[in-house]
Formats: sequence, C-alpha cells, structure tokens
Amino acid sequence: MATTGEPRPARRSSGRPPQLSRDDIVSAALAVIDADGLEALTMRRLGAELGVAAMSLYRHLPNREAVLAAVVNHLATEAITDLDPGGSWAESLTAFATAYRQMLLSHPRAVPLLATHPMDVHTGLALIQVVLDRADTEGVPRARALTAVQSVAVFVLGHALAQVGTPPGTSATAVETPEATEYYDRWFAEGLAAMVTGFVRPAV
Amino acid sequence: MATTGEPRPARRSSGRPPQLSRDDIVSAALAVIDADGLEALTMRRLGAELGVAAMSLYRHLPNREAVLAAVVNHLATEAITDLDPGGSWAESLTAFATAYRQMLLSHPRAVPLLATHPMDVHTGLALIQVVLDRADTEGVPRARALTAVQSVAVFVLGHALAQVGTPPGTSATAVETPEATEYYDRWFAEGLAAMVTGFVRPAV
DNA sequence: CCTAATTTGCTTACATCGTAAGCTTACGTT
DNA sequence: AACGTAAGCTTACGATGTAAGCAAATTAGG
Repeated sequence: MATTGEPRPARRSSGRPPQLSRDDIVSAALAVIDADGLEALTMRRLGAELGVAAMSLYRHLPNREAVLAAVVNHLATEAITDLDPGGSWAESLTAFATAYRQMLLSHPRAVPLLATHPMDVHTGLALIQVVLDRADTEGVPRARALTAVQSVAVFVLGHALAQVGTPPGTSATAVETPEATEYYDRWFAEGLAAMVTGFVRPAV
Repeated sequence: MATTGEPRPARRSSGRPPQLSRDDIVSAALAVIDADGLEALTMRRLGAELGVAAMSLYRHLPNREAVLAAVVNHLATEAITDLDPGGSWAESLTAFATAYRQMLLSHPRAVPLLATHPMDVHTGLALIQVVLDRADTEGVPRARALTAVQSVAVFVLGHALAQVGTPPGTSATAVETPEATEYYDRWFAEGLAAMVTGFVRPAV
C-alpha cells in the first residue's frame, strides 16, 4: 500500500557510527559505471571500492536495483544544476535539451541505465520545471508545454542512446572519432530544431 | 579482423540432424520475453521452453548476448513487414513512425532490449528504406532525409521507453488503463506532428 | 551391412552473482 | 560497568552463463 522505500530510522543517537553514507555509495556506484560500465557494477565491487564488505551496503540500500535507481536520480539532479533559465520559451526548451544531453554524454555508460530506469516523478518535474515556468509566462497552455518538454526529453534520450550504443560490427573506438561526434552533434541540432519549431509554430 | 559472427558450416550433409533451428530459438526467446520479461530469459529457461538442455543452444548461438541481438533484428524485421509505402514523404515518415511504434507496443517488455541493443546496420537501413526512397522522388536531399527519419526513429523509441517503463511509485497495472493509453497516444501524435512539420517546413 | 566421420544434443562442473541469516564491533545511555 | 542499538562482517545458498568433454544420430565410404 504505502510506498515508503527507505527504512527511515527517524531518530539518530546511539549505535555504531556509520562509516558509509548513502551518498557515498551512490557516488561510488556512478564512478564504477563511468569507469567500467553497468555490468561491472556488482555489489562486491562496489563494496571493495568503498573499503567495505558487499553485505554492508544493504544497511543503506535494500538491493542492487535501489542503487541503480539512486544513481538515476543523482544524475538527473546533476543535469538540473547545469540548467540556465534565461530566454524565451523556445530558447529554454533547447537549453533544457542541451543540459540534459550534456549530462548524458558526460556519462555515456550510464545512458542505458537512464533509458531503462525512469527517474522518480519529483526529480523529473524539477528537471523540466524551468521550461514549464517560461511557457506559463508566455501564455502557452500547460498541456501543450508539457507535451513539448517531454517530447524533447524523449528525443534527447533516444538520440543519446543511438550515439552511445555501439552498433554491431563497429569498433568501440569508432564512436569517439571527431567525425562521429560532429555527425551526432549536427543530427542532434537539426532534430531538436525541427521539434522546437514544430511546437512553436504548429502546422494545422 | 574479419567480423563473421556465425560459424557458417557452409556445407550441410552428414551428422546428427538438428532438432533445433536458430529461428526456433529466437522465436522462443521472444515468447519468453513477451510473457515474463527480459530477466526471465535465462539459457535454462529458453532450453526448457524448447525441450532441450541449456547447453544445446550454444550449438546455434555463441552466447546469451547473441540471442538478444537476434531478437532485436527479428523484431525490426517484423516492423518492416507492417510498413506501407504510400503517400508523400511526410506521410511516409509518419507511417514509418506508426509501424515502428506498433511493433514496440506489441512487445512492451522487449522495448528496453531495443533501446540498449542497436539493430544491425543492414536491418536498420531496410527499415527506413521506404522513407528514404519517397524523399528521393520528392527531391529532398539525402542527408536531410536521413536526419529526419533517424530523428523520428529516436523519438519513437524514446517515447515507447517512457510509456512502457513503470515510473517508481506507480502500480504496474496503472500503465494499462485506457486513460494512460489515450494520454500517450495524444502525446505521441503531437510530438510526431511537431517533428514532421519541423522537418518539412524548416525554420531556416 | 559395417565402420568412420561428423554434427547435434547432454552431463557435469565452475566462477560469479545477489542476497538471507546471524554474529561482532563500536558507539551512546544508564 | 552493563546494556541497547546500529553498522559492518562472515558464511552460506540458489541461480546464472558457459567451458569441457561425452553420447547419440545421421551420412559417406568400403
């Protein structure tokens, strides 16, 4: 029924002092993913990285899935801080897309994680809040603004997936050539522009 | 150096007759995924489903990853067959998007797989070929047409991910209500329309 | 027909994973 | 000093992917 999630001890006084915090774990987890990918993130490896036995992690997070979910929200929050609110609605849309994309490309091996583990609703809202606010002050209907940001978000994530996923038969290093980067940058810019203008000046 | 992939026995004559084909395996794998999800697709389960020991599968596919890759291409091919080529370039773009989306929603539990395992280049090209051809006959530049289809594809996949992924704190059955379906359908239609008109009438 | 070659499927075995259960350690409180 | 409690550790178990070698079922050659 209730969806608490955390144990929530409420009062903290006696007992052995923690050598490990939830945030430490999440940061270490992200570091492992960045370094060696999702499949390298085992509970034993994560514990070792923190100088702690694997089972100790379970005092702070219920299971591996919870670690992954926490990493997702950590990354989403990271994207929010890089978000600058200035400009028109259209400009805030592309600013959002750019910040979101930058976060994704800073953590290429985490992109599949973001794709398969939706961030929690609160964090998601915080991420798009700036754009919704700009839309509001320009008189854009709420529903339309929401559709627009979400469509852009979905495009950004899908695009990052395409850029980051090595197609079979391609060398893993081929994804990193300047030509490849330029190709994806142009594709991204054109796709984003199309979507934004499509939302700003609807057809009909 | 060479990236063959398959063992390719070339000549087939003597030896014990196969009780199992590669396609059987791929179909069974898809059935398991549809029924119980990706994490239920273990080699033992897949073998059991086919009345065969787990290790027998390795005579036909090198490892589990190869099974997943084969499922991806199988699904892509499925989407191609549902594709109807009529209409203008813009219409063929939305027809492509719709066929692709229909395939994804027919296999909701396979969507994360499609997201994380890019289809092979040949299949991918076959999937977008119709759209590229229509663009060609209308004089749309190749590069622009390619960017457009790929952007649409990326939007469709991202959108399906959002629709199919249950956000934390949501009951799994809530994704299936008629209201939810209607919400996602409308979102999809509006996002797609924005992108298509954005590509057909660029903002300069 | 019989034997050899060959291809497929099976059995066994192992390293690695997530995590359940119970124990130990290091604190604040009494 | 004794106790309660929270954090970390040890041990253990079932499940997974797959490597290695064995058994069975067919065709080819004599």
